[in-house]
Formats: sequence, structure tokens, C-alpha cells
Amino acid sequence: MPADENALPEAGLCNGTALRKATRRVSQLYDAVLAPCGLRSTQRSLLIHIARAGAPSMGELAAALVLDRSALAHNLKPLERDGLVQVVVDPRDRRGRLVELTALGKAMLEESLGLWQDAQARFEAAFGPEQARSLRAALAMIASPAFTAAFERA
Amino acid sequence: MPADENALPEAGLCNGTALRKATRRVSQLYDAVLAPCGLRSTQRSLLIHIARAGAPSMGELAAALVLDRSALAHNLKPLERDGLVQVVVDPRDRRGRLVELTALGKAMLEESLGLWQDAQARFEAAFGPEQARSLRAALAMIASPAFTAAFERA
DNA sequence: CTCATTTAGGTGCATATGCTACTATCGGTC
DNA sequence: GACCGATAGTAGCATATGCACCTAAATGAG
Repeated sequence: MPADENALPEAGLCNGTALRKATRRVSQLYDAVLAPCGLRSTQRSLLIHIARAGAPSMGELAAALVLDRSALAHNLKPLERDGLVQVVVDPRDRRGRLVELTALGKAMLEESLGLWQDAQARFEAAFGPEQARSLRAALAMIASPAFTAAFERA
Repeated sequence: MPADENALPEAGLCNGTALRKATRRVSQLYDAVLAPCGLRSTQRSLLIHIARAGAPSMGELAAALVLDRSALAHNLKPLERDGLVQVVVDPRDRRGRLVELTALGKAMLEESLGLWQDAQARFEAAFGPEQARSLRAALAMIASPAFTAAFERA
């Protein structure tokens, strides 16, 4: 038998690689459905989180999105340029900024709802609603601070 | 009750958002563990796939990674610059390129093995080995062409 | 053989993501 | 009230990812 008989048994075993592949695929599928409204899934996700939180600070928003602060700042720029969000200085702490949706941002979000529901329904149909719920729970657990703590403790 | 009583029920329900959050977290955790060897998890994944396939074409490699061809080309550049991989014209079809690991690339991959195993073991400890296996299976299913077909058929 | 078509990649642009270093502001201490 | 450490964001650089468009090469119709 060849020397590399058991070489690279790790292919397909890496949790990070499996996550990235699935994420790229799903991003592409969702983005294709969302395309008509002009929002990508990343941008819509950002707008949703802002809407949910009202007027969060950069730090709060970054934590909610499991996103680096600087990455959030970068991601906000095109949205700010296009008038979907505005960032204002927090009057109670002038170091901080509050991120808000503009009227246009709210309108775009509303307009995209139907398309998102379509993509989501297709996903559930292809993957199973129960399986999807369970997958989201697993992913949320992984994204949680508790998981990071357990990972670092191990 | 306020008008937005049932506003944005979709927060936390988007499969794409859940995937992206978990992927960012896991990338960060794995990258921190891999840091000493100078490879990021994305790059290591790329090298592993090349090693597995021997000398794949760009198209084959992109498909295996669920990655756009142009993204693959971009991702290869730093690795080529640093002498970990080389891209040569396919003699049997001069349109195509074959991607190969250099001796240095193989050495880096081998050197990173222990660190990857450490990260992987931590993940399994935090998430459960069975749950991890099952999660990877679900993610592989989502990344597969069959899933895309089912998504588009729905 | 010649040309249109198809196929494999490459390029340029835009967004996505994170690190490091820097700036501004707040809060507590003396 | 001036300093000092901690905290919130920003700026610059590098990689990651994808789209639209372009080039080169193989391939098939005639």
C-alpha cells in the first residue's frame, strides 16, 4: 500500500471548513433571492439588528453580530453612503456612536421582507423546518460567549 | 400593546445570519490557535484541499471549496507569493492551470497539523464529538449541489 | 481549414472581515 | 483641576468573497 494510505484523514473533518463552505453556499442562495431589492444578506442582517435594537452603540451591535468593531464600521460605510443608516454621536458619552435606520433604511428593510421570506421558506423546504430550527440552535450555541469560554477552557 | 408588538419576529430566525455568526466565531477561535504557525484557517483549508486532490485545476478546487473561481484565484495569490503553492499551465489543456503544493507548502501544512488538532479537540470538547459529527454532516448536506437543487426547486 | 461557440481563468471593482495602532473621551485619584 | 488608566471608535493594511467583463484556448459546424 502507498505511504500516504492514511494521509490527510482530516479532510472533511474540520468544523471551521464545514461551516465556511455551508455559509458561502447559503449566502449565495439567499443573495440571489434578495438581489431584486438591492440588499445583500449581510446588509439585511445588519439592518435587522439595528432595527431590533433601536439605536445601538457600535459595540453593542458588533457583539450582537459576532463581528469585530472595525469590521462593523467598514460594513456600515456603504449603508451610510446610500442613506440607509446614520451614525450619530451619543450625547451621553461623546466617545460612543448610536446607529439608527433612516426612513429609507426602514423602507428598504420592509421591501426586502417578502424576498427574505421566500429564501427562508426555500431553505426550510430543502432542509426541513425541524432540522433548520435545530441547526439554528446549534449555531447560536456556537456563536455564544459561553461556547467561547468552553472552547478556551478545554 | 404597542404597534410593534410582533415586529421583526425574524430576528434570530435567518439561517444565513445564524451560519455567518457561528462561522465568524469559529474562524476567530481556530485562527487564534493556528496563529503560531502563520496560517489562517482559510489558508490551511485551501492547502489541505490541494494536498488531497494532488494537483487540481482551479475549477475543481473552487467547486470542492464551494468557492467562486475568482475568489479562489484571489486567495491563492498570497500563498503563491509566499511560496506555499505554485500554479502551472496544464500541458493537456493550456487554458487550465494545475495548483500544487511546494515543498515549503507541505512543510507548513505538516507543521500546522498539531495546532489544528488542538483547535479541533477544543471544539469537540466544547460542543460534543457526536454533535460535531452530526453538525458537519448537516453542513456538508447544505453545501452539496443536491441542496442547491432542492432550494431552487422549492 | 476557418470561424463561431464554449470553456478555463484572470482582472478590476466592491463589499466583508479582522488586526494593529491611533485618537478621543470618560472616570477616578491626588 | 491635572494626570492616568480604561473604554469607544477610527484609520490603514491585508486577506476573503463575489460579480461583471475580458482574454486565451479548445471544440465543433461548415
